[in-house]
Amino acid sequence: MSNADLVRIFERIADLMEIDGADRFRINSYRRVARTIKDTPTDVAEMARNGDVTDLQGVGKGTAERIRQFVDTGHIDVLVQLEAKFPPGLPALLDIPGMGPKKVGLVHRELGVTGLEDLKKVAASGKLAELSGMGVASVKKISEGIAFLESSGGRTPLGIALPIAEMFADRVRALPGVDRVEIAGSLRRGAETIGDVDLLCASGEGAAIVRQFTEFDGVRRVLAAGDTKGSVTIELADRRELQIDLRVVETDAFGAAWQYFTGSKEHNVRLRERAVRRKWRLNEYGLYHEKRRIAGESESDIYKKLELSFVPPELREDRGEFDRPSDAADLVTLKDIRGDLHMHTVASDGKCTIEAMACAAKERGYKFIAICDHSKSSTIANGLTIERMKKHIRAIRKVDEAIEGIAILVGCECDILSDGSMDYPDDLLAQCDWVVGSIHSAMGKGGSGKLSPTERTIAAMEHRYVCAIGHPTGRLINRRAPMDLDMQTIVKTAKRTGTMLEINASWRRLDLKDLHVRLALDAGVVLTINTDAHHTDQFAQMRYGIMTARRGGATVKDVANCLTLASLRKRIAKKRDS
DNA sequence: GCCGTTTTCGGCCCGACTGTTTTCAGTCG
Repeated sequence: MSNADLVRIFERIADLMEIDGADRFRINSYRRVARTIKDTPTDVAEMARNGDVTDLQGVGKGTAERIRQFVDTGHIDVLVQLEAKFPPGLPALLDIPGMGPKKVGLVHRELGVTGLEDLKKVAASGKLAELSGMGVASVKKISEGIAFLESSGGRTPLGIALPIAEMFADRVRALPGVDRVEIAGSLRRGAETIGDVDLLCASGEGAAIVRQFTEFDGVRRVLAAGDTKGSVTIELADRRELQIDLRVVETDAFGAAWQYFTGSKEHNVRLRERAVRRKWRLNEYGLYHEKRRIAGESESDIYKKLELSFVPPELREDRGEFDRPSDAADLVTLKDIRGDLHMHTVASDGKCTIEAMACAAKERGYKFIAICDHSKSSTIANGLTIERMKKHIRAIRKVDEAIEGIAILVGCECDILSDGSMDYPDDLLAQCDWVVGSIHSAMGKGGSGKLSPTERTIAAMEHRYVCAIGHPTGRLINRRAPMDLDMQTIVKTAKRTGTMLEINASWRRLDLKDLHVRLALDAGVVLTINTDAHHTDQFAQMRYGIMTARRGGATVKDVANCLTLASLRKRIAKKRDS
C-alpha cells in the first residue's frame, strides 16, 4: 500500500461526502489529509503501523483512526457506507468543468445517472435541460465540459506547456496598450505537470486585449471572452487540447494579481488567514485595511506587509514555506550553474559530436561538461563496448585539448546491473573523471534471489568510482511509474558514501522530483542537476531541473554544478580515496 | 474534522462569473 493509495481513498471520501451534501468544513478536513499524505515523501502506512500520524499537518484523532483502519483492514467504514449510497462512477463526474457536487447529486437523484455515459445520454435526449436549475446554457456548458475532459487527457508536462505559454505571452506583449505580461499559475511555480496556462496582463484596455487574444492563430475554441478574462484552447502536437487563460488587470494592482493568480490556492489561503489575523483583507486587487489599500503594486510589498520574507513562486505550495524563510534568499538559479554533467554524443544514442556539445556548452557560458555515453549493456542505446569506450576516452581527451575555455570531462553513464554490479570493470571506470550510475533494466521489484532496485542503487553508491546516481527513480512523467525505492535509505546511503543524487532536468523525467529533493537535502546529500542532453538543443532543459531543485529548496551550496571545476574534482577524489 | 496570538468551542479565504430558482446558489480559480 502506497501513499498514492491513501491519497486516492481520502479524496474519494471527500468527493462522495460532497455529493452527499455533508458539511463543507468536514469535507475540507479529508481533502487536507489527502494533500498532506501526497506531500509526505515517506511511507505513511509505515508511520501508522509504527506510531502516531497525528504529527502530520491536518491529521487529527478521527482521520488518524481512519488511516490506521485502512492500514489494518484494507477498508474504511465511512467510505464503505458512502459507496453503498452512490454508484462508483459518480465521483468522476466532478472532473467535468461545470459539474459540481450539487449538480452531480441532482442528476443522480432525479435522472438516475450513474456515470459519464449516462450523463451524455440525458444531455443528448434533452432530459437534462428539464431539471429545475438547469437550462439550455448549462447543458451546453456541461456537454462542452465533457468534450474537453475527453480531449485534454490529463495534465500537460512542464516542458510542453512553458514554451507555448512564452509564445502566447510574447504575442500578447506585442499588442497595443499592453504594459506588462507575465506567466502565472502552476507553470510559474515550476510544477512538473500543469492543468492549464495562466497569463496575466497589465493594461487599461481589457476588452480589446481579450478580443485579440481569442483571435490568435492556433486557437481552437473560445471558452470565454469578457472585459477582463479570456479563455481559449489550443491543440497540442498529440492532438490533446490545452486551455490558456488570460486575465487583464490595472497596472497598479499587478503585484497583487500576480501573487493571487500564481497560487497555489493553499499558499494563498495561508496568506489570507495571516491578513485576517491582522484585521486586514487580501484579494487579487491588494491588501486592504478596511477600504484603504496598504499593498498590491508588487508581490514583495504584500509579503513584507505580512511580515514574511518573499517566497519564491516554486515554494508556494503550503509545504512549510512560512516556517523556513532562510531557504528563499539563495535558492539555486540558472546563472549559478557552471556545467552540465550528463550528456550523450553520437558515440552512443546522442545526435551530436563531442565537439558540437562542447561548443554549445561553452556558448552557454559553462566552464565544464562531462560526456556520459551509455555503457555496454544498454544495447538499445548503442552502449559502448569496452574497446569502443577506450577509444571514446581518447577522443574526448583530444577534443578537450583542442577546445579552449571549457573543460571536457571523460564521463560515462554506466548501467547498474541486476546483481548490483557496474557494467564496466574498475580499471575502465578508473580512467573516467566522472561516473553516473543508472538503472535502465529490470526496474521491477526484484523477487526471489534477485536484488531490489533499492539494493542495486545502494550497491552502486558503495562503489568508489560512482560519483552520482542518474535519474534515481526511473520514472517517466505520465508514462512510467517510478521504481519502488526506499528513498529514506537511499538518501542516507548517499550521504554516508559521499555519492551525489541527480536531478535529471529532462521534462520527461524531472527525477529526483521536488519532494525527494527536499528529503535528500534534509539528509545533507549533494545534488547534481543535469540535462541528459542527446542534442545541443536540449541544454535548454536545464531550467526545468532548476525549477525542480528550487521547489525542493536547493541552494547554491547544495548543487555540485555550481562548484568550480577544482572543487568538483576534489569532491570526486574524496570519494575515490575513501 | 481540525485547531488554538480566537486555545476545548466556534470558527474555518475571497471574489468573480453565470445562469436562472428574479435574489442568489453553484462553480471556479
